[in-house]
Amino acid sequence: MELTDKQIQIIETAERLFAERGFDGTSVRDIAHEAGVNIAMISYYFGSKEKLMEALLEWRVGSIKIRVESLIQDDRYSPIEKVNMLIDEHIDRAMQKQPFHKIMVSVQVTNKNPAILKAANKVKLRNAKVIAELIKDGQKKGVFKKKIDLIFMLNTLVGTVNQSMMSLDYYREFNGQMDMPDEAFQLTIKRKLSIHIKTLFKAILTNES
Amino acid sequence: MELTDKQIQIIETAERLFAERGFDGTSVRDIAHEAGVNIAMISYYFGSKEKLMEALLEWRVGSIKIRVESLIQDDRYSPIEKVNMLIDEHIDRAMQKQPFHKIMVSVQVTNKNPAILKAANKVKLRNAKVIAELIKDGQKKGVFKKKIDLIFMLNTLVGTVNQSMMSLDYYREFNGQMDMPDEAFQLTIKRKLSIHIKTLFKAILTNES
Amino acid sequence: MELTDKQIQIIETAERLFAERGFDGTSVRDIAHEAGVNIAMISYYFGSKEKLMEALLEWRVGSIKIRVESLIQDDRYSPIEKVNMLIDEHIDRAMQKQPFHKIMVSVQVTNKNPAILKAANKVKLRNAKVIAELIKDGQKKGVFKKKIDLIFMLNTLVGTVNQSMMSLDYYREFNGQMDMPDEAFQLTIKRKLSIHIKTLFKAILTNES
Amino acid sequence: MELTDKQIQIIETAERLFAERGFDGTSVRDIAHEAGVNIAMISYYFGSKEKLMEALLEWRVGSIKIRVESLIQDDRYSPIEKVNMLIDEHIDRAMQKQPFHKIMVSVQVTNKNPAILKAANKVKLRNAKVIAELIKDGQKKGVFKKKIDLIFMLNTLVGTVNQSMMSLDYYREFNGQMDMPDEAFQLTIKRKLSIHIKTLFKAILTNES
DNA sequence: CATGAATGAGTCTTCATTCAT
DNA sequence: AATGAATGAAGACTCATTCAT
Repeated sequence: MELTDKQIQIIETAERLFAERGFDGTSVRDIAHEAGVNIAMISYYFGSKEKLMEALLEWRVGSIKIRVESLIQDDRYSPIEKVNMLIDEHIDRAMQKQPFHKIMVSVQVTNKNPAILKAANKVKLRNAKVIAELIKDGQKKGVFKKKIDLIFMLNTLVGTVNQSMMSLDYYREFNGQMDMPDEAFQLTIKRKLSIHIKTLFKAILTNES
Repeated sequence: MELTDKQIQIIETAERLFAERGFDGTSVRDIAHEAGVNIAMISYYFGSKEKLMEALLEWRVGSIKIRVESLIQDDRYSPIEKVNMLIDEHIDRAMQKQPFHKIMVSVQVTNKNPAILKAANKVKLRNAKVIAELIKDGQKKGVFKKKIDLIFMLNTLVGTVNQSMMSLDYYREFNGQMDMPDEAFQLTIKRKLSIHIKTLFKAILTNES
Repeated sequence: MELTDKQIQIIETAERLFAERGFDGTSVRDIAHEAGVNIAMISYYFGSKEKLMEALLEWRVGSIKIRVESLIQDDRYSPIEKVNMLIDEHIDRAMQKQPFHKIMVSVQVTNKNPAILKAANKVKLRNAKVIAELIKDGQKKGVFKKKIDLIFMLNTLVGTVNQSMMSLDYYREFNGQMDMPDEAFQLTIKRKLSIHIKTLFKAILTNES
Repeated sequence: MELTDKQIQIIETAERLFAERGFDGTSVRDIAHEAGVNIAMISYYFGSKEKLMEALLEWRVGSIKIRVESLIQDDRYSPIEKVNMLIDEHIDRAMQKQPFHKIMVSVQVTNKNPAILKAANKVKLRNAKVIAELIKDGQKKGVFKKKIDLIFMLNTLVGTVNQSMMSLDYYREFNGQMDMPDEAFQLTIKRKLSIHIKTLFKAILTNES
């Protein structure tokens, strides 16, 4: 599906507002107003508010899949290196596209719309399958444990990152870093998160005791 | 704040519906109807829909704090045992009160209402401080690492549990356990989650290499 | 179903406007405005615009059925007298409740809403059955023909009256009676229509050649 | 006014939809979509939705007038034969062009648009005048009654046919002819209607007692 | 000549809240 | 103390029409 500039403009505005206020908390009036377009354009372009949400998911998701798969298939890295890259990749993406990831959380917690939930699950399933391959490869090479619960592992990755992302302000306040510039703070967080999660994954994946 | 039976009835209905459909996706009409009370009662008792949400948070949170603090202060257990008990306590609570925890996620992801977000943060802060004591105690006794990022650790606990809770159906489908009875499935999940997170915490907290 | 004064007020306004402008040509805004009530009241009282239409039909129809049946069962009149009374009864009703009868025509010509059409047909069917009894009685007594197509007969009654009602202005203009007072004109029409249709029915029902 | 193929295509689609759903119940979008033309074409070709309706009336009416007048002026038939032919002609036309006749009923019942109503009345007036000549001729020849109300007579013709046309399904159900093929059913109806109305007209027009 | 894009006004309905009782 | 009736505001969406291309 090809998207015009105006459609992308609408989608990006919707993404921000859906993340900030939730789907039901955002009116098409608000979206249209902030995107600088006529209210009728949302229905005109996307059919409905729900279809707009679906278009938004598809648009963001479409760009993700290619990067993950190509990263996995690269033969220059060891399984453990690949896992680490995956972690960094996910953290980067989550921090950079915070609104989108917040929406993904919303979609899952409020499983009101089956179509949207299904779309979200499809993405998760595809990613899970790709990573399952990576795990198997590591197990075959003897560097990973034999018993690994893939879903829990991914839940820890996604859950920890999401939880951290959702409580950035809280973290700042708790550590007294209210004065640190945004960019510097985000860099710090990303670095710390990376180390933290890699430590966790090492414990889950490898036999080191 | 004293709550009458009817007020609790309303709050419990609201909790379920807010979790299922989100705050904005739930109408006062729905709550009143499902709680079997008059529509005007919500405003009459709580002032407004938002105030009802605040009352709901306060009500659930009030019962939590006592249990956590008393558990920590118990001298019969070692720091590592206490941490493990804390993990199980949290998993149990999250699985048992899923609606409430879903609401907590919603509140954090959609930081629309400052008053509500503030209330949620207060709880987190109090818990964090109590657990910080526990960590310090473990460090003093030499069983815990010196460098521990408390918030990330809690983010992993809360995030992993939430993410797992929000994707129970997905997990079921992925593992082909659609036919397992609900109760048995929940027990399995809780047990697996417990082992998983304890493994993670051991890696974060202790020096075992 | 009991109707409050305000509900009747709304229904009567709706009846007039639906007759004047058609169902789709009438907005709930218009109805509410002309009835002097809040816009939301239509949905509040009747659920929707369509339900309002159904309520309107039921309300008007409810008062009709009793009169027709009791008239038929009266033993003091001969079949031919009863038929004549039925004709006058119908003409009177149609002229007095013109808006309602116009709506009935609209409903039948634009069979968009199955529920409403069904309701209208139910009325017609019930009337047809009652009159069928009357015809049979006349045939048994030897005053009516043996071969009578009930539906066509009723179509002539209803169709002629409706067509006349719908073109009152045209009739006036054609006969140069633009200056006659409304009331006098209506009386003239009713009298002429009565003679006209009774002549028709005599030809259909009786053997007089 | 010359009409291109595309314009006729639009008009015919509009005719069908106006008949099925009413004028206000039909959107320009629907017409354009079902006619397979661009949405903007209706405004482009006809100026507006109302103008399209006027064009539709003019288009259909134009083809009618010639046939009626020529039939009347034919000297080979007696007045009574001419009346009978007129009845059959009208029945045929009504059954064949049901959509158009339904629209004519709609226009008259919902006299919202004066321009359209006026156009419809012009046709009726012209027909009435032609038939008035026929009646006078019959009266001069002594085969028709002296006192005949032309308008009521025409109202019976048009009203009976319209009412029958609008309730074809009801008639079918009432007489248990749901399984009869459409074409056969229409033929039966036309034949019965013809006999029915000719009986009526004989009673109105001639002295046979 | 024809049309895709765009729009302001309008549609019906639902919302949370208030108020008289 | 409790509630049924009522409402203004806002909800998402569709409308007929216009205009630049």
